[in-house]
Amino acid sequence: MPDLENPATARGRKRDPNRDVAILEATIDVLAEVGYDGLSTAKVADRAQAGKGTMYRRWPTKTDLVLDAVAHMKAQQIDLEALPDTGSLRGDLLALFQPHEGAQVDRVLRAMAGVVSMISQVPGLAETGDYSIFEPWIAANTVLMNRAKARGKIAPAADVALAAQIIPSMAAYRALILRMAIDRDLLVRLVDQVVLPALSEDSVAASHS
Amino acid sequence: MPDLENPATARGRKRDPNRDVAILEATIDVLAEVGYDGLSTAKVADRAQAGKGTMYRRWPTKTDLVLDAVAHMKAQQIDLEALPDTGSLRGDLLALFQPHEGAQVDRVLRAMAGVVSMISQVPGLAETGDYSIFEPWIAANTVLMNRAKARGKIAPAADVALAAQIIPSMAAYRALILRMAIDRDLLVRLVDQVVLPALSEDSVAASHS
DNA sequence: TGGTTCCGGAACCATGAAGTATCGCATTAG
DNA sequence: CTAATGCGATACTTCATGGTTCCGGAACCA
Repeated sequence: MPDLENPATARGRKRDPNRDVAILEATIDVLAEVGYDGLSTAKVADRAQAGKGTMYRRWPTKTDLVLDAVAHMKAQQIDLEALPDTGSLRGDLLALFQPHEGAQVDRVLRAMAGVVSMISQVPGLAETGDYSIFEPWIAANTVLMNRAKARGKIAPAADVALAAQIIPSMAAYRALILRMAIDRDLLVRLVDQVVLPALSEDSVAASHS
Repeated sequence: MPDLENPATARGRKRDPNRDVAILEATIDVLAEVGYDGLSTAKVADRAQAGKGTMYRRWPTKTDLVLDAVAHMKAQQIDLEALPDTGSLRGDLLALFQPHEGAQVDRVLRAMAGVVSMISQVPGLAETGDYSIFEPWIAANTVLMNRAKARGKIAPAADVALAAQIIPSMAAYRALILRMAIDRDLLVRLVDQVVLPALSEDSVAASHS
Protein backbone atom coordinates (compact mmCIF):
# COMPACT_ATOMS: atom_id res chain seq x y z
CA MET A 1 0.00 0.00 0.00
CA PRO A 2 1.29 3.49 -0.82
CA ASP A 3 1.79 5.48 2.32
CA LEU A 4 -0.10 8.69 2.76
CA GLU A 5 1.75 11.73 4.03
CA ASN A 6 0.42 13.55 7.05
CA PRO A 7 -1.98 16.10 5.48
CA ALA A 8 -0.98 18.75 8.02
CA THR A 9 2.59 18.77 6.73
CA ALA A 10 1.76 18.22 3.04
CA ARG A 11 2.88 21.16 0.99
CA GLY A 12 3.98 20.33 -2.54
CA ARG A 13 2.16 18.62 -5.39
CA LYS A 14 -0.17 15.86 -4.27
CA ARG A 15 0.08 12.29 -5.36
CA ASP A 16 -2.16 11.37 -8.23
CA PRO A 17 -4.29 8.36 -7.19
CA ASN A 18 -4.83 7.83 -10.87
CA ARG A 19 -1.21 6.75 -11.17
CA ASP A 20 -1.70 4.04 -8.57
CA VAL A 21 -4.34 2.16 -10.51
CA ALA A 22 -2.55 2.70 -13.81
CA ILE A 23 0.60 1.09 -12.41
CA LEU A 24 -1.37 -1.70 -10.77
CA GLU A 25 -3.25 -2.48 -13.96
CA ALA A 26 -0.04 -2.43 -15.98
CA THR A 27 1.49 -4.83 -13.47
CA ILE A 28 -1.36 -7.28 -14.00
CA ASP A 29 -0.96 -6.98 -17.75
CA VAL A 30 2.75 -7.66 -17.72
CA LEU A 31 2.32 -10.41 -15.15
CA ALA A 32 -0.21 -12.14 -17.39
CA GLU A 33 2.10 -11.85 -20.37
CA VAL A 34 5.51 -12.87 -19.09
CA GLY A 35 5.05 -14.13 -15.54
CA TYR A 36 6.59 -12.94 -12.31
CA ASP A 37 10.21 -13.53 -13.26
CA GLY A 38 9.79 -12.08 -16.71
CA LEU A 39 8.26 -8.99 -15.15
CA SER A 40 10.71 -6.11 -14.88
CA THR A 41 9.98 -2.78 -13.28
CA ALA A 42 11.05 -1.14 -16.51
CA LYS A 43 8.38 -2.98 -18.48
CA VAL A 44 5.69 -2.04 -15.99
CA ALA A 45 6.76 1.61 -15.96
CA ASP A 46 6.78 1.68 -19.74
CA ARG A 47 3.34 0.11 -19.97
CA ALA A 48 1.88 2.48 -17.39
CA GLN A 49 3.55 5.52 -18.90
CA ALA A 50 5.11 6.10 -15.51
CA GLY A 51 8.59 6.79 -14.23
CA LYS A 52 10.33 4.23 -12.10
CA GLY A 53 10.69 6.82 -9.36
CA THR A 54 6.90 7.12 -9.21
CA MET A 55 6.66 3.41 -8.68
CA TYR A 56 9.35 3.13 -6.06
CA ARG A 57 7.89 6.02 -4.14
CA ARG A 58 4.81 3.82 -3.62
CA TRP A 59 6.11 0.28 -3.43
CA PRO A 60 9.56 -0.28 -1.98
CA THR A 61 10.20 -3.46 -3.93
CA LYS A 62 9.03 -5.45 -6.89
CA THR A 63 7.48 -8.12 -4.65
CA ASP A 64 5.35 -5.55 -2.83
CA LEU A 65 4.14 -4.16 -6.11
CA VAL A 66 3.07 -7.52 -7.49
CA LEU A 67 1.42 -8.55 -4.23
CA ASP A 68 -0.57 -5.32 -4.16
CA ALA A 69 -1.50 -5.74 -7.80
CA VAL A 70 -2.85 -9.21 -7.12
CA ALA A 71 -4.85 -7.95 -4.17
CA HIS A 72 -6.22 -5.17 -6.38
CA MET A 73 -7.20 -7.74 -8.98
CA LYS A 74 -8.84 -9.96 -6.38
CA ALA A 75 -10.94 -7.09 -5.09
CA GLN A 76 -12.47 -6.62 -8.53
CA GLN A 77 -13.42 -10.22 -9.03
CA ILE A 78 -16.23 -11.50 -6.88
CA ASP A 79 -18.40 -9.49 -4.57
CA LEU A 80 -19.34 -11.77 -1.70
CA GLU A 81 -22.05 -9.28 -0.66
CA ALA A 82 -23.90 -9.45 -3.97
CA LEU A 83 -24.13 -13.11 -4.84
CA PRO A 84 -26.77 -14.24 -7.33
CA ASP A 85 -30.04 -15.64 -6.00
CA THR A 86 -31.96 -17.18 -8.86
CA GLY A 87 -33.99 -19.60 -6.77
CA SER A 88 -32.10 -22.73 -7.75
CA LEU A 89 -28.54 -23.74 -6.90
CA ARG A 90 -27.97 -24.61 -10.55
CA GLY A 91 -28.97 -21.13 -11.63
CA ASP A 92 -26.86 -19.54 -8.93
CA LEU A 93 -23.73 -21.45 -9.90
CA LEU A 94 -24.13 -20.62 -13.57
CA ALA A 95 -24.88 -16.98 -12.77
CA LEU A 96 -21.77 -16.70 -10.64
CA PHE A 97 -19.73 -17.23 -13.75
CA GLN A 98 -21.88 -15.12 -15.99
CA PRO A 99 -20.97 -11.45 -15.43
CA HIS A 100 -17.30 -11.73 -16.29
CA GLU A 101 -16.16 -11.04 -19.79
CA GLY A 102 -14.31 -13.89 -21.47
CA ALA A 103 -11.16 -11.94 -22.26
CA GLN A 104 -11.09 -10.52 -18.76
CA VAL A 105 -11.25 -13.98 -17.23
CA ASP A 106 -8.43 -15.10 -19.45
CA ARG A 107 -6.29 -12.17 -18.37
CA VAL A 108 -6.89 -12.87 -14.70
CA LEU A 109 -6.09 -16.56 -15.03
CA ARG A 110 -2.89 -15.86 -16.93
CA ALA A 111 -1.85 -13.45 -14.22
CA MET A 112 -2.55 -16.15 -11.68
CA ALA A 113 -0.24 -18.46 -13.62
CA GLY A 114 2.41 -15.80 -13.34
CA VAL A 115 2.02 -15.72 -9.59
CA VAL A 116 2.66 -19.45 -9.23
CA SER A 117 6.38 -19.03 -9.73
CA MET A 118 6.42 -16.28 -7.14
CA ILE A 119 5.19 -18.67 -4.45
CA SER A 120 8.39 -20.68 -4.39
CA GLN A 121 10.56 -17.57 -4.37
CA VAL A 122 8.93 -15.38 -1.76
CA PRO A 123 9.25 -17.11 1.59
CA GLY A 124 6.13 -17.29 3.70
CA LEU A 125 3.85 -16.59 0.79
CA ALA A 126 2.51 -20.11 0.45
CA GLU A 127 1.36 -20.07 4.07
CA THR A 128 -0.76 -16.95 3.89
CA GLY A 129 -2.49 -18.06 0.72
CA ASP A 130 -3.92 -14.62 0.16
CA TYR A 131 -2.50 -14.46 -3.34
CA SER A 132 -4.99 -16.88 -4.80
CA ILE A 133 -7.76 -15.74 -7.09
CA PHE A 134 -9.53 -19.02 -6.63
CA GLU A 135 -10.04 -18.71 -2.91
CA PRO A 136 -12.84 -16.09 -3.06
CA TRP A 137 -14.47 -18.14 -5.78
CA ILE A 138 -14.47 -21.18 -3.53
CA ALA A 139 -15.90 -19.03 -0.76
CA ALA A 140 -18.73 -17.90 -3.04
CA ASN A 141 -19.50 -21.48 -4.01
CA THR A 142 -19.57 -22.42 -0.35
CA VAL A 143 -22.06 -19.68 0.48
CA LEU A 144 -24.38 -20.66 -2.36
CA MET A 145 -24.28 -24.34 -1.44
CA ASN A 146 -24.85 -23.73 2.25
CA ARG A 147 -27.84 -21.60 1.37
CA ALA A 148 -29.25 -24.42 -0.77
CA LYS A 149 -28.67 -26.81 2.10
CA ALA A 150 -30.51 -24.50 4.51
CA ARG A 151 -33.42 -24.42 2.06
CA GLY A 152 -33.47 -28.20 1.98
CA LYS A 153 -32.58 -28.40 -1.69
CA ILE A 154 -29.55 -30.62 -1.22
CA ALA A 155 -28.59 -33.40 1.16
CA PRO A 156 -28.06 -32.22 4.75
CA ALA A 157 -24.92 -34.32 4.99
CA ALA A 158 -23.48 -33.14 1.67
CA ASP A 159 -19.76 -32.36 1.69
CA VAL A 160 -19.99 -28.70 0.73
CA ALA A 161 -16.33 -27.97 1.44
CA LEU A 162 -15.34 -30.55 -1.14
CA ALA A 163 -17.94 -29.72 -3.76
CA ALA A 164 -17.10 -26.02 -3.63
CA GLN A 165 -13.59 -26.79 -4.83
CA ILE A 166 -14.52 -28.76 -7.93
CA ILE A 167 -15.14 -25.97 -10.42
CA PRO A 168 -12.37 -23.65 -9.20
CA SER A 169 -9.81 -26.44 -9.23
CA MET A 170 -10.81 -27.39 -12.75
CA ALA A 171 -10.46 -23.74 -13.73
CA ALA A 172 -7.03 -23.66 -12.13
CA TYR A 173 -5.92 -26.78 -13.97
CA ARG A 174 -7.04 -25.44 -17.31
CA ALA A 175 -5.58 -22.00 -16.74
CA LEU A 176 -2.21 -23.03 -15.37
CA ILE A 177 -1.50 -26.20 -17.34
CA LEU A 178 -3.69 -26.14 -20.43
CA ARG A 179 -3.61 -22.34 -20.76
CA MET A 180 -7.30 -22.28 -21.60
CA ALA A 181 -10.22 -20.62 -19.89
CA ILE A 182 -13.37 -22.50 -18.94
CA ASP A 183 -16.10 -22.05 -21.53
CA ARG A 184 -19.78 -22.08 -20.81
CA ASP A 185 -20.37 -25.54 -22.22
CA LEU A 186 -17.81 -27.07 -19.88
CA LEU A 187 -19.26 -25.13 -16.97
CA VAL A 188 -22.75 -26.50 -17.63
CA ARG A 189 -21.42 -30.06 -17.85
CA LEU A 190 -19.54 -29.62 -14.59
CA VAL A 191 -22.57 -28.26 -12.75
CA ASP A 192 -25.06 -30.81 -14.06
CA GLN A 193 -22.95 -33.95 -14.18
CA VAL A 194 -20.51 -33.45 -11.34
CA VAL A 195 -21.32 -30.79 -8.76
CA LEU A 196 -25.06 -31.25 -8.39
CA PRO A 197 -24.90 -35.07 -8.33
CA ALA A 198 -22.21 -34.88 -5.65
CA LEU A 199 -24.60 -32.87 -3.47
CA SER A 200 -27.67 -34.99 -4.12
CA GLU A 201 -29.29 -37.16 -1.47
CA ASP A 202 -28.44 -40.59 -2.89
CA SER A 203 -24.79 -39.83 -3.64
CA VAL A 204 -24.18 -38.86 -0.06
CA ALA A 205 -26.09 -41.87 1.16
CA ALA A 206 -24.13 -44.17 -1.13
CA SER A 207 -20.81 -42.95 0.18
CA HIS A 208 -21.87 -43.75 3.73
CA SER A 209 -22.91 -47.32 3.01
CA MET B 1 18.56 -36.12 -25.11
CA PRO B 2 22.33 -36.57 -24.80
CA ASP B 3 23.82 -37.45 -28.16
CA LEU B 4 25.66 -40.69 -28.49
CA GLU B 5 28.96 -40.68 -30.34
CA ASN B 6 29.41 -43.05 -33.23
CA PRO B 7 30.82 -46.19 -31.52
CA ALA B 8 33.14 -46.84 -34.48
CA THR B 9 34.95 -43.56 -33.83
CA ALA B 10 34.87 -43.76 -30.01
CA ARG B 11 38.37 -43.83 -28.64
CA GLY B 12 38.89 -41.95 -25.40
CA ARG B 13 37.14 -42.24 -22.06
CA LYS B 14 33.49 -43.22 -22.35
CA ARG B 15 30.65 -41.17 -21.04
CA ASP B 16 29.35 -42.25 -17.69
CA PRO B 17 25.59 -42.89 -18.05
CA ASN B 18 25.46 -42.59 -14.32
CA ARG B 19 26.11 -38.87 -14.66
CA ASP B 20 23.04 -38.47 -16.88
CA VAL B 21 20.56 -39.66 -14.29
CA ALA B 22 22.38 -37.86 -11.48
CA ILE B 23 22.08 -34.57 -13.35
CA LEU B 24 18.47 -35.25 -14.30
CA GLU B 25 17.52 -36.07 -10.74
CA ALA B 26 19.32 -33.01 -9.43
CA THR B 27 17.43 -30.93 -11.98
CA ILE B 28 14.11 -32.22 -10.66
CA ASP B 29 15.20 -31.46 -7.11
CA VAL B 30 16.22 -27.90 -7.85
CA LEU B 31 13.14 -27.37 -10.00
CA ALA B 32 10.91 -28.47 -7.15
CA GLU B 33 12.68 -26.17 -4.73
CA VAL B 34 13.06 -22.90 -6.59
CA GLY B 35 11.12 -23.22 -9.84
CA TYR B 36 12.27 -22.85 -13.40
CA ASP B 37 13.51 -19.29 -13.16
CA GLY B 38 15.18 -19.84 -9.84
CA LEU B 39 16.99 -22.80 -11.33
CA SER B 40 20.54 -22.01 -12.37
CA THR B 41 22.87 -24.43 -14.07
CA ALA B 42 25.34 -23.77 -11.29
CA LYS B 43 22.88 -24.98 -8.66
CA VAL B 44 22.16 -28.14 -10.62
CA ALA B 45 25.82 -28.88 -11.20
CA ASP B 46 26.53 -28.35 -7.53
CA ARG B 47 23.70 -30.61 -6.45
CA ALA B 48 24.71 -33.34 -8.89
CA GLN B 49 28.38 -33.06 -8.00
CA ALA B 50 29.01 -32.45 -11.68
CA GLY B 51 30.91 -29.89 -13.68
CA LYS B 52 29.04 -27.51 -15.90
CA GLY B 53 31.04 -28.77 -18.85
CA THR B 54 29.65 -32.25 -18.24
CA MET B 55 26.16 -30.84 -18.42
CA TYR B 56 26.63 -28.74 -21.52
CA ARG B 57 28.22 -31.64 -23.32
CA ARG B 58 24.85 -33.37 -23.03
CA TRP B 59 22.25 -30.61 -23.15
CA PRO B 60 22.99 -27.52 -25.20
CA THR B 61 20.80 -25.24 -23.11
CA LYS B 62 18.99 -24.93 -19.83
CA THR B 63 15.61 -25.41 -21.47
CA ASP B 64 16.66 -28.71 -23.05
CA LEU B 65 17.90 -29.95 -19.73
CA VAL B 66 14.70 -29.14 -17.88
CA LEU B 67 12.52 -30.58 -20.63
CA ASP B 68 14.50 -33.81 -20.58
CA ALA B 69 14.34 -33.93 -16.81
CA VAL B 70 10.57 -33.59 -16.88
CA ALA B 71 10.30 -36.33 -19.50
CA HIS B 72 12.50 -38.49 -17.32
CA MET B 73 10.26 -37.81 -14.35
CA LYS B 74 7.12 -38.55 -16.35
CA ALA B 75 8.47 -41.90 -17.47
CA GLN B 76 8.75 -42.98 -13.85
CA GLN B 77 5.24 -42.04 -12.89
CA ILE B 78 2.47 -44.11 -14.34
CA ASP B 79 2.81 -47.23 -16.42
CA LEU B 80 -0.15 -47.30 -18.76
CA GLU B 81 0.61 -50.95 -19.57
CA ALA B 82 0.26 -52.11 -15.98
CA LEU B 83 -2.92 -50.50 -14.68
CA PRO B 84 -4.60 -51.97 -11.61
CA ASP B 85 -7.54 -54.32 -12.13
CA THR B 86 -9.21 -54.91 -8.81
CA GLY B 87 -12.64 -55.79 -10.17
CA SER B 88 -14.33 -52.52 -9.22
CA LEU B 89 -13.78 -49.06 -10.61
CA ARG B 90 -13.58 -47.73 -7.07
CA GLY B 91 -10.80 -50.13 -6.22
CA ASP B 92 -8.96 -49.34 -9.45
CA LEU B 93 -9.05 -45.59 -8.88
CA LEU B 94 -7.80 -45.91 -5.34
CA ALA B 95 -5.12 -48.39 -6.38
CA LEU B 96 -3.88 -46.06 -9.11
CA PHE B 97 -2.84 -43.65 -6.40
CA GLN B 98 -1.56 -46.27 -4.01
CA PRO B 99 1.96 -47.25 -5.13
CA HIS B 100 3.48 -43.80 -4.95
CA GLU B 101 5.17 -42.66 -1.79
CA GLY B 102 3.80 -39.48 -0.24
CA ALA B 103 7.08 -37.58 -0.26
CA GLN B 104 7.77 -38.64 -3.83
CA VAL B 105 4.39 -37.36 -4.98
CA ASP B 106 5.03 -34.08 -3.26
CA ARG B 107 8.38 -33.70 -4.98
CA VAL B 108 6.88 -34.41 -8.39
CA LEU B 109 4.03 -31.95 -7.89
CA ARG B 110 6.38 -29.21 -6.73
CA ALA B 111 8.51 -29.79 -9.79
CA MET B 112 5.39 -29.46 -11.88
CA ALA B 113 4.73 -26.13 -10.23
CA GLY B 114 8.20 -25.08 -11.28
CA VAL B 115 7.44 -25.95 -14.87
CA VAL B 116 4.38 -23.69 -14.99
CA SER B 117 6.46 -20.57 -15.36
CA MET B 118 8.40 -22.19 -18.16
CA ILE B 119 5.25 -22.53 -20.24
CA SER B 120 4.89 -18.81 -20.77
CA GLN B 121 8.57 -18.38 -21.58
CA VAL B 122 9.28 -21.20 -24.01
CA PRO B 123 7.22 -20.57 -27.15
CA GLY B 124 5.26 -23.50 -28.50
CA LEU B 125 5.45 -25.43 -25.26
CA ALA B 126 1.85 -24.89 -24.23
CA GLU B 127 0.62 -26.40 -27.49
CA THR B 128 2.45 -29.70 -27.26
CA GLY B 129 1.41 -30.26 -23.66
CA ASP B 130 3.94 -33.04 -23.25
CA TYR B 131 5.40 -31.36 -20.20
CA SER B 132 2.43 -32.14 -18.04
CA ILE B 133 2.59 -34.78 -15.35
CA PHE B 134 -1.17 -34.77 -15.14
CA GLU B 135 -1.84 -35.82 -18.71
CA PRO B 136 -0.79 -39.50 -18.27
CA TRP B 137 -2.78 -39.59 -15.09
CA ILE B 138 -5.88 -38.41 -16.94
CA ALA B 139 -5.18 -41.02 -19.59
CA ALA B 140 -5.02 -43.75 -16.96
CA ASN B 141 -8.31 -42.59 -15.46
CA THR B 142 -9.87 -42.65 -18.90
CA VAL B 143 -8.75 -46.21 -19.54
CA LEU B 144 -10.11 -47.43 -16.22
CA MET B 145 -13.44 -45.70 -16.70
CA ASN B 146 -13.87 -46.92 -20.26
CA ARG B 147 -13.19 -50.44 -19.06
CA ALA B 148 -15.87 -50.08 -16.39
CA LYS B 149 -18.25 -48.78 -19.01
CA ALA B 150 -17.53 -51.77 -21.26
CA ARG B 151 -18.29 -54.04 -18.34
CA GLY B 152 -21.60 -52.31 -17.81
CA LYS B 153 -20.66 -51.00 -14.39
CA ILE B 154 -21.33 -47.34 -15.16
CA ALA B 155 -23.79 -45.48 -17.35
CA PRO B 156 -23.20 -46.00 -21.08
CA ALA B 157 -23.69 -42.27 -21.69
CA ALA B 158 -21.36 -41.20 -18.87
CA ASP B 159 -19.02 -38.32 -19.70
CA VAL B 160 -15.74 -40.14 -19.14
CA ALA B 161 -13.61 -37.39 -20.63
CA LEU B 162 -14.92 -34.99 -18.02
CA ALA B 163 -14.86 -37.35 -15.05
CA ALA B 164 -11.27 -38.39 -15.77
CA GLN B 165 -10.14 -34.82 -15.19
CA ILE B 166 -11.69 -34.33 -11.77
CA ILE B 167 -9.04 -35.91 -9.56
CA PRO B 168 -6.00 -34.74 -11.55
CA SER B 169 -7.31 -31.18 -11.69
CA MET B 170 -7.88 -31.19 -7.96
CA ALA B 171 -4.35 -32.50 -7.51
CA ALA B 172 -3.05 -29.74 -9.74
CA TYR B 173 -4.92 -27.08 -7.80
CA ARG B 174 -3.60 -28.28 -4.50
CA ALA B 175 -0.05 -28.72 -5.75
CA LEU B 176 0.26 -25.44 -7.62
CA ILE B 177 -1.78 -23.10 -5.44
CA LEU B 178 -2.13 -24.66 -2.01
CA ARG B 179 1.28 -26.37 -2.11
CA MET B 180 -0.15 -29.51 -0.59
CA ALA B 181 -0.35 -33.04 -1.89
CA ILE B 182 -3.59 -35.00 -1.99
CA ASP B 183 -3.90 -37.28 1.01
CA ARG B 184 -5.71 -40.57 1.04
CA ASP B 185 -8.73 -39.26 2.93
CA LEU B 186 -9.37 -36.59 0.32
CA LEU B 187 -8.89 -39.11 -2.47
CA VAL B 188 -11.52 -41.42 -0.98
CA ARG B 189 -13.99 -38.57 -0.61
CA LEU B 190 -13.39 -37.51 -4.20
CA VAL B 191 -13.92 -41.01 -5.56
CA ASP B 192 -17.01 -41.83 -3.49
CA GLN B 193 -18.77 -38.48 -3.43
CA VAL B 194 -17.80 -36.93 -6.74
CA VAL B 195 -16.35 -39.19 -9.40
CA LEU B 196 -18.49 -42.29 -8.98
CA PRO B 197 -21.77 -40.33 -8.61
CA ALA B 198 -20.91 -38.41 -11.79
CA LEU B 199 -20.65 -41.68 -13.67
CA SER B 200 -23.74 -43.29 -12.21
CA GLU B 201 -26.88 -43.98 -14.21
CA ASP B 202 -29.22 -41.45 -12.61
CA SER B 203 -26.77 -38.55 -12.67
CA VAL B 204 -26.35 -38.85 -16.40
CA ALA B 205 -30.08 -39.24 -16.88
CA ALA B 206 -30.77 -36.16 -14.76
CA SER B 207 -28.47 -34.01 -16.82
CA HIS B 208 -30.31 -34.98 -19.98
CA SER B 209 -33.75 -34.10 -18.67
C1' DT C 1 52.72 -45.87 -24.04
C1' DG C 2 50.31 -42.14 -26.11
C1' DG C 3 46.60 -39.87 -27.98
C1' DT C 4 41.83 -38.98 -27.09
C1' DT C 5 37.79 -38.14 -24.61
C1' DC C 6 35.64 -37.77 -20.26
C1' DC C 7 35.41 -35.93 -15.51
C1' DG C 8 34.85 -32.13 -11.61
C1' DG C 9 36.03 -27.59 -10.73
C1' DA C 10 36.74 -22.89 -11.51
C1' DA C 11 37.55 -18.64 -14.03
C1' DC C 12 35.54 -15.64 -17.39
C1' DC C 13 32.34 -12.56 -19.85
C1' DA C 14 28.26 -10.39 -21.61
C1' DT C 15 23.57 -9.53 -20.51
C1' DG C 16 19.98 -7.85 -17.97
C1' DA C 17 17.39 -6.34 -14.14
C1' DA C 18 16.65 -4.11 -9.24
C1' DG C 19 17.03 -0.08 -7.16
C1' DT C 20 18.99 4.88 -6.85
C1' DA C 21 19.86 9.46 -8.32
C1' DT C 22 19.09 13.31 -11.11
C1' DC C 23 16.92 16.62 -14.41
C1' DG C 24 13.31 19.62 -15.99
C1' DC C 25 8.65 20.57 -15.50
C1' DA C 26 3.97 20.67 -13.05
C1' DT C 27 1.30 21.40 -9.01
C1' DT C 28 0.11 23.04 -4.54
C1' DA C 29 0.42 25.26 0.39
C1' DG C 30 1.71 29.27 2.77
C1' DC D 1 6.28 34.34 -5.17
C1' DT D 2 8.67 30.54 -3.09
C1' DA D 3 9.68 26.27 -1.21
C1' DA D 4 8.48 21.66 -1.33
C1' DT D 5 6.73 17.67 -3.42
C1' DG D 6 5.01 14.73 -7.41
C1' DC D 7 5.58 13.72 -12.17
C1' DG D 8 7.97 11.20 -16.56
C1' DA D 9 12.25 10.16 -18.27
C1' DT D 10 16.88 8.59 -18.30
C1' DA D 11 21.51 7.58 -16.77
C1' DC D 12 23.93 5.01 -13.45
C1' DT D 13 25.52 1.42 -10.00
C1' DT D 14 25.53 -3.03 -8.51
C1' DC D 15 24.87 -7.69 -8.70
C1' DA D 16 23.30 -12.31 -10.27
C1' DT D 17 23.73 -15.67 -13.73
C1' DG D 18 23.54 -18.13 -18.34
C1' DG D 19 26.60 -19.87 -21.26
C1' DT D 20 31.57 -20.74 -22.57
C1' DT D 21 36.15 -22.02 -21.94
C1' DC D 22 40.20 -23.81 -19.75
C1' DC D 23 42.64 -26.71 -16.45
C1' DG D 24 44.68 -30.97 -14.26
C1' DG D 25 43.61 -35.56 -13.76
C1' DA D 26 41.38 -40.06 -14.89
C1' DA D 27 39.72 -43.65 -17.98
C1' DC D 28 39.83 -45.89 -22.19
C1' DC D 29 41.43 -47.69 -26.92
C1' DA D 30 45.00 -48.97 -30.13
